[in-house]
Amino acid sequence: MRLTTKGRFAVTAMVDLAMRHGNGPVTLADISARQKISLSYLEQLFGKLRRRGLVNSIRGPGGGYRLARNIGEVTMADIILAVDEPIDATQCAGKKNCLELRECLTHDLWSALNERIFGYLESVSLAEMVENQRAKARNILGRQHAAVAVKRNNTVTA
Amino acid sequence: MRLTTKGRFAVTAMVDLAMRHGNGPVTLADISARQKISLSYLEQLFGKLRRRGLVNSIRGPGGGYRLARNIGEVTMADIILAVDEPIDATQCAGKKNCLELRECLTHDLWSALNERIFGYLESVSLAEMVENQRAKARNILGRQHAAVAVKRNNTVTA
DNA sequence: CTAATACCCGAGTTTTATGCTCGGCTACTA
DNA sequence: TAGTAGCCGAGCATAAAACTCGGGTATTAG
Repeated sequence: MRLTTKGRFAVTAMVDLAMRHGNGPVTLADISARQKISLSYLEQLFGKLRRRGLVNSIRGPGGGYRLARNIGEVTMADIILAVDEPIDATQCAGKKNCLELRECLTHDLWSALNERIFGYLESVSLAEMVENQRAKARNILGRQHAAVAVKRNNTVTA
Repeated sequence: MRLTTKGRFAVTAMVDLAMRHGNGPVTLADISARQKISLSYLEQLFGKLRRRGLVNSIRGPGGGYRLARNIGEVTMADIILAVDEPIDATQCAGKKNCLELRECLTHDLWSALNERIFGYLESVSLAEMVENQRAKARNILGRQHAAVAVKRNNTVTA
């Protein structure tokens, strides 16, 4: 499990897509504008997401991307694995050139950690991300109704 | 929480040190030889570990490094935080320039993941690493007594 | 049928930072 | 007083990550 900004971007884009699920195809240009991610970079990412069967593409005018599965059936792990090649963090992964037994001094630790990370990312679906996001939006909207004073507080603490 | 080979090296070196705890100071040259980590690189790492109070240094001939605390009181998180600067994986960490509310589309996910990772690394102490290592060594030694056939199996699967 | 849209793709380029070296210094002990 | 071993900052090199570019190709609207 590798954790890079590539994976983060992919997740962000997929959540954006998921929030518009059911309203016809979404263009990368739109996602690019909303999430401030370079269009060509998005194209790269979505190429992989498509090849992994996470999204469908519709070409031509009025085209764009659509989720290939139900939002409850796509996990964060799916997305990250799709864009950030396999690679596991143990470095001596199954290779015999761990020096004698020594290299594996820490092997168990990293593979256990790996499992933890993967397990967590696998436990979160797009549906939850969308719901979480909607809840947040409601919250902020509520606060705006309640008091204008909030505007002064720019710092994001959540 | 950042996870790089720097952190891995630091952990490896600290486990090496912990396994010799109580036999006087250990030189970096020794650790370098055993763990195949460049001496100067180790010096850098141990500089940080010392400043964070994880090890004590003794200069001059017969000198070296010693654990500053009990092996049960040093966690993997301590070590990694010592060498891999603070930085948390959320990228928009407390900064207000998350675009509107959008940037935080994924903020919660990463900070939750961060906590998971940290929590795990904090739950593993040097003592456990040493014990795990000793157990493994016993295991392999046992197998060697039992059958020579093991020698043919170079692949490390554990 | 033509033009515009939007996906498709591989080959670059830029940037970053990790991992590591080098050189010289300081404290200590034998 | 010499040799050991830690101390430190500056600098380098390689690699990978992030991103760009310039071409395509399918599709649809007019």
